[in-house]
Amino acid sequence: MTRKDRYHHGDLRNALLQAALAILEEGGLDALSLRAVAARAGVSHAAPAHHFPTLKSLLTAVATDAFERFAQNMQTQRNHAAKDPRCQLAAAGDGYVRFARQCPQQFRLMFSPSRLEWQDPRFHAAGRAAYQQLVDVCAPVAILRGETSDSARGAIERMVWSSIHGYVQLLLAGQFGFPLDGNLNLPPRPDIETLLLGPARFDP
Amino acid sequence: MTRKDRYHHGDLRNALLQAALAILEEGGLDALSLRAVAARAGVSHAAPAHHFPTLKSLLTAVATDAFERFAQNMQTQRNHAAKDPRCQLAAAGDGYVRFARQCPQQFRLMFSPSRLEWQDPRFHAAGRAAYQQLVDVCAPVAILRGETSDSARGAIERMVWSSIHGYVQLLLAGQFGFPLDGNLNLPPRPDIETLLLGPARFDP
DNA sequence: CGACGAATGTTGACGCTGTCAAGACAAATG
DNA sequence: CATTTGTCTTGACAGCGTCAACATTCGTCG
Repeated sequence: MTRKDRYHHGDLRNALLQAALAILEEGGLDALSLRAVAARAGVSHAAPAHHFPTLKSLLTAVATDAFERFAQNMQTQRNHAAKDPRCQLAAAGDGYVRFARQCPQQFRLMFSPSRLEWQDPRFHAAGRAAYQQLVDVCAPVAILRGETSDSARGAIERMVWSSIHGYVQLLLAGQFGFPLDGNLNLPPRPDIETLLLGPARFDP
Repeated sequence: MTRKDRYHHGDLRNALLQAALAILEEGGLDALSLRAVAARAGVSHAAPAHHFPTLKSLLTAVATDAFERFAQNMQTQRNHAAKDPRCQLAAAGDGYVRFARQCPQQFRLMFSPSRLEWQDPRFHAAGRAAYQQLVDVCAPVAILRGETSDSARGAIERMVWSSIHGYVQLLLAGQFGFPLDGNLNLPPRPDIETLLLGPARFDP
């Protein structure tokens, strides 16, 4: 951006991540190649090697960023919701689905283990942070259900995460019928909060 | 296999599918290239073109076969289970998870829309047939729950499919912690049957 | 039976990819 | 100012999917 006429870019690493994000949203995962990213950033095809030794490492960095915005999305959604366990659970689920629908390509990348270095500590940490969102909203639910053991809490977390994540995966895979773009006629996400906590009460 | 010294292979199409399956199980999705499949089948790199115009079409054929065995797996599991709605639902879920754990690479391929021609009619039909397994086991569940409307049935189907599919996806993505190979310490699948039908009764 | 068209397999080429090695240039350090 | 270090470029390599041209075999029909 600034100082673009210089031999040294100055902030190539960020420029590459930004270019990768743009290509990802425009052309999907398959269009995301090292050379394409380098070209978009205005550098030669081997320039990224100094910042990302391999394509996987670049994609992992993109996915890490995405995971952080993903968790932030759920947190924001929860902040705007009522504080009772049911609404918090619903808000986290809505945030989950919201991000996946707004940034489907990023979401796909985040859960494409074959393209990522899933052992990367920063990626792992970002994923754990997102998972923590689900842990946080599940804990009060477990208490409401009177299930206080660790295994019972884990079972609830897996149920919530699996149902929401599975819904999104099937949605993005086109299993509920396309179109992905238009919002028309897509089935709602599983109502896991009602299944776990019963029908909503209007007068608590 | 037979008549291997002939210029014409005789059954190259099946040989290619078989080779692709072997490579898939050995080296994963990334190792699955047209040239590798051709080499494994003992033909030149361009020979597959006459049977599969593109790599995607070959992968789609592999995925179609896998979907058929997948549905068959669920059906077999159901046949060996009691006929009541609860056991049938559990059996279908177990078959779903079983196949994914026995053939994780095939399962991954089956739900990798970017690598498949998801519009292929035979692939689409195989997917629908597998989905039909879930529809079949969900219908009695909906009746037991007293939810007879189409939308309520659809919601139950989505809940069941999403929770099981999400669990498997997270499992294969390593989100529950590796190892994938060993059976050790992997959390059980979501107990969707208890959530939908309540605790199992030992004396019905 | 023989010939010919269609099906099937081979060879070679093209542009694309990720990755490595060697060199050019700029910036920081002494 | 000289040197070292980091950054970027250029060039090369093998592997990939795909296409075109050619070779061989099969099936069928005259």
